[in-house]
Amino acid sequence: MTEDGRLRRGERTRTAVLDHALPLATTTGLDGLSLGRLADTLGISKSGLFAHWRSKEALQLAVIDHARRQWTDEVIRPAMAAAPRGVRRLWAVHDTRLAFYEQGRLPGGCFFANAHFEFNARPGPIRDRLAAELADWMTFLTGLTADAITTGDLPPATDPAGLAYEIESLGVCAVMQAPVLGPVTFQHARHALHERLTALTLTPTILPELP
Amino acid sequence: MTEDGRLRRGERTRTAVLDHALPLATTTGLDGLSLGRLADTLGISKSGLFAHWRSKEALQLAVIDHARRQWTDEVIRPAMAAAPRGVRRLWAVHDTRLAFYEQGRLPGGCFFANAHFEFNARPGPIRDRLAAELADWMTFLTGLTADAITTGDLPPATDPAGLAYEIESLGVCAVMQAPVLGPVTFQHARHALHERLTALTLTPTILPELP
DNA sequence: TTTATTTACGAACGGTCGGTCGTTTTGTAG
DNA sequence: CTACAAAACGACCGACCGTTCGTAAATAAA
Repeated sequence: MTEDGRLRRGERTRTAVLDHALPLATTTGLDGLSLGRLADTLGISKSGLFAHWRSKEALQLAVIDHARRQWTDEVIRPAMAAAPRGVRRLWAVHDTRLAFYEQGRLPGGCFFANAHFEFNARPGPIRDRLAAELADWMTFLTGLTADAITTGDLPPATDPAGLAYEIESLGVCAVMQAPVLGPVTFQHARHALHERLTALTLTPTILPELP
Repeated sequence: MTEDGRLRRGERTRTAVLDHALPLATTTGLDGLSLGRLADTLGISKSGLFAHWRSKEALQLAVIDHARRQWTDEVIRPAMAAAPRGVRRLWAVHDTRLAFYEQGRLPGGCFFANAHFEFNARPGPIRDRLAAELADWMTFLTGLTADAITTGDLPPATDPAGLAYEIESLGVCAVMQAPVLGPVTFQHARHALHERLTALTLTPTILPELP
């Protein structure tokens, strides 16, 4: 019996399954994810997956949680560590996010963006979960912006939710266009926010130079 | 024999088929489009579709062309008619685009955005066609921005491709978030570009007041 | 009216999908 | 070694997919 109760052979713990499922779901779509192919990739039988997740939908929800965890570990945490507060922290989040996709950390682009567009017109538990994730993310960005106002980096008249929307839109568009138009989209996304923040900033905040 | 060669019964011309296929493809995904369901919607048999399009892929490509035509008629042309040149034309394109989705002209959001995210990781003819459409669209937006520099509305130092990217990103993010976060996303998208353009504009260009 | 041709249809094909079940294998305890 | 329970598997199910084909109906030509 392994520490998580069921899976025994080799390295096939629950998290190992999700580690293999996430890139698959990112490339083929969260709904296009085939349990047969996933089982083949893991070298186990398809019915084994049903022993641990009762249905495909339950596994899909678990994949969402897994993606959220990876996003927290590889993007949010490093960005928060890069800058303590204010506008520089806003920039760090934007830049770390772009770097995550620029270096092709996940094949197929952004898991959350893909899943959002896939389920935007399909009500159900998955859509609800994705909606909650998006709301959380926008609240997080808005909070960062509000903090940059508190520190005096941004003018008090700044609309936190509005600026958060701008940051999000630049990032989303970059991961959408990059596979088609190439790395120049990342340059656009970086340059646009850099220009916007330096124009807004009240204090002489030093943002890193852009190449 | 009807004017377009094959389909005869009722209103089932080629364009009628595509008229029904476009909203279906927008909600279920361009690849998730089921020829069986489409045939049922039209009241014809599934095999009839294969008499006019040799394969599903050919029909999908036709749907892309149809969406492009509708986009041209319902967004680009009205926007171009609303303002002759310069920054006001830029604003007209952005605003007309948002209005198109705000009033739910197509269920399921933006056909092109959905299809892009769906095929970003799937090389093939459909991906190539979508890529060409996106490149055309960005070239179009860049041209509008360059014209606004020519008219003297924008400073000569403005990067046309960069500003085009900003406009596009605001629009894409709006159609992505609207089904989840509601109409407030359209307000954000409008307010952000309004603020950006008025800040950039050299001439006293009168953009419409925002509510 | 008879003939020839086009057009739509129903049935069926092979394939993949999510999901279920009985059996065999594996690990552990006595 | 034996006995027992957990766990992994192969086979199978019904549904849906895109696609093909033989045939019947509708049209046009004679």
